[in-house]
Amino acid sequence: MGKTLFIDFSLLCEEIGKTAKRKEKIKILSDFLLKLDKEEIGPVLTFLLGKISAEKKLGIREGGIIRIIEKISGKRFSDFLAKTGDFGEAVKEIFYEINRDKIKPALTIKEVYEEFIRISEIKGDFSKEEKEKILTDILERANPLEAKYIVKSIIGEMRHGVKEGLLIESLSFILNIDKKEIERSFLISGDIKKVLFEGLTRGKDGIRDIEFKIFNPLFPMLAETANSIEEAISLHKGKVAIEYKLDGIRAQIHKEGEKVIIFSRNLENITDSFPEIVKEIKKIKVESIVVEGEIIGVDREGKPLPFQYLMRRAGRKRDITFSGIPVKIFLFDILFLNGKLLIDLPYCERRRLLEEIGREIQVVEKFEPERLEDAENYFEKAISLGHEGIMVKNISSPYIPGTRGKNWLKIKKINTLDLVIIGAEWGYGRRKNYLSDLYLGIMDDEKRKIMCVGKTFKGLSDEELKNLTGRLLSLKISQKGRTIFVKPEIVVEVIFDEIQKSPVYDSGFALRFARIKGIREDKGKQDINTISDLKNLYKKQSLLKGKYEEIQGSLL
DNA sequence: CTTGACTGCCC
DNA sequence: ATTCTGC
DNA sequence: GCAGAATGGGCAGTCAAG
Repeated sequence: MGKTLFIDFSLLCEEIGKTAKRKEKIKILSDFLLKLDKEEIGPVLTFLLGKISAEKKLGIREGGIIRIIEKISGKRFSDFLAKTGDFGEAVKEIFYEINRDKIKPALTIKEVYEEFIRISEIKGDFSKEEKEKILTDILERANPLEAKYIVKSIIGEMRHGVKEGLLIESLSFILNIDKKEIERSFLISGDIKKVLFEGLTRGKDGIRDIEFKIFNPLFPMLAETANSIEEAISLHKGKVAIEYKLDGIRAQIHKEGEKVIIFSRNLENITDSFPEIVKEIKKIKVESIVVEGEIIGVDREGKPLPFQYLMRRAGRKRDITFSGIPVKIFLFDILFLNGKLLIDLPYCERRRLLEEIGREIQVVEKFEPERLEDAENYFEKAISLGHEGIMVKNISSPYIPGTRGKNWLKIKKINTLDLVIIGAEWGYGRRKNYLSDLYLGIMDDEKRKIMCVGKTFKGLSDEELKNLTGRLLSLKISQKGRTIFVKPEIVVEVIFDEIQKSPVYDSGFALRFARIKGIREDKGKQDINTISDLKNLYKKQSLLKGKYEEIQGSLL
């Protein structure tokens, strides 16, 4: 079996994308899912969620696809991308222009999926050429609509409003069981394909049989941002525990016997990058355990290194331990112990268990404030020690995997600067008709020149961006591809978390998580902040953090 | 051997 | 990662 | 309030081309 055509999948996506109503999407999706053969469920979900690249590393994305499409068609891809504002839609239009609508759709889901697996397995010299050859062959057999969704599945830009949440609701509709039950299976297994497969092939029992298994990661619990410490504490009537928010890599660590696996926030296996942490975890003398913590870089004195430097260590395959960036882990939760899942226990009890097993390994400090003032002092202490901020946790909260909620609140130190817009890029998808991504400039007070400190698309509403587009176009000086450069006149107040050294921007710096707080109509470019302001802030920030330079010497 | 484009993955 | 938007 | 969409900086690795 396995005869579902790729064109039917493409038509499904088109139909789902047409409506914004969840109920309608669910109805359409459910009908389609019910018609699939067993072996098609996995591949269809992979395509539907646009997760091919995440699941099988293809090594082809936007760049390779543009090359292929241009070779097949002889057209300039950027022209069509500018017109449509959507990568897949651009491919579709190009395929119409070269009369690919004459092709009778015959590709099957199974076949396309198998070709993708082949692509993912090619490595080494000439691999790019070979990978692109296979994808070219598939696209040569595709009609415009098929090509659109083949490409969209690869780059993961589906834009049809279907993610895991909608799949869960669809399955709940099909099986007529509570959405919560399916959601739990998903969060505990971390595997949406498995949930849908079990549900569609075995029904309710299939869902209920899904249990947590060690070495299958579950989704990490997430925190919301609180506006103030006061708000965070009063929300839980003072019954909170505070921890430092360390700026590193979130790690979920599974151990059974001598076997240890470290998973990242996105459930990637990152064990090989951190051998010394594996060693640490092995010291815990229990049969089986799952703990969670933050891996940070530290200097000789144990001060936390800026995140940028930790990243020189993470993801590294060679010289892992000789890279000069020692790392440490600080645990903050325990999810599983000796065969028992602990996520339904309240925070305070999990914390107690963690401290018991954590005698030989570092656990992040916990502080229970009696008054607001204590909490505020603790926040200041966190910042002065070079941390990102604090986490305020409800002491009676269970661990709810994969969910962002108020049981965990994060508070970070933020900064603002007045900057000027010096350029902008046309948006994609829902923002295709206006300039969306803004280039931010700062005054170089020595050279009397404006330099770039990065880009942002966040903070303004779509409506405000729409209004801004006209103004920016009237200030246009030049253009390069999808980017325009403008006379520096519009001043914006920009919030950001941290200043980073930048290898790309001409100011030499970039703002981490920059977002616009508002347009300062009352200010002109003569009022914006200067590079000296920025350098002073950077210096202040660096004083609190660990020193990387010293260590670098011993490395090279 | 070096450089640059691209990809994948941290935040 | 953060922010905005439609349901 | 939730799920989804739009898009940031920057690191190492891989491969192709010079």
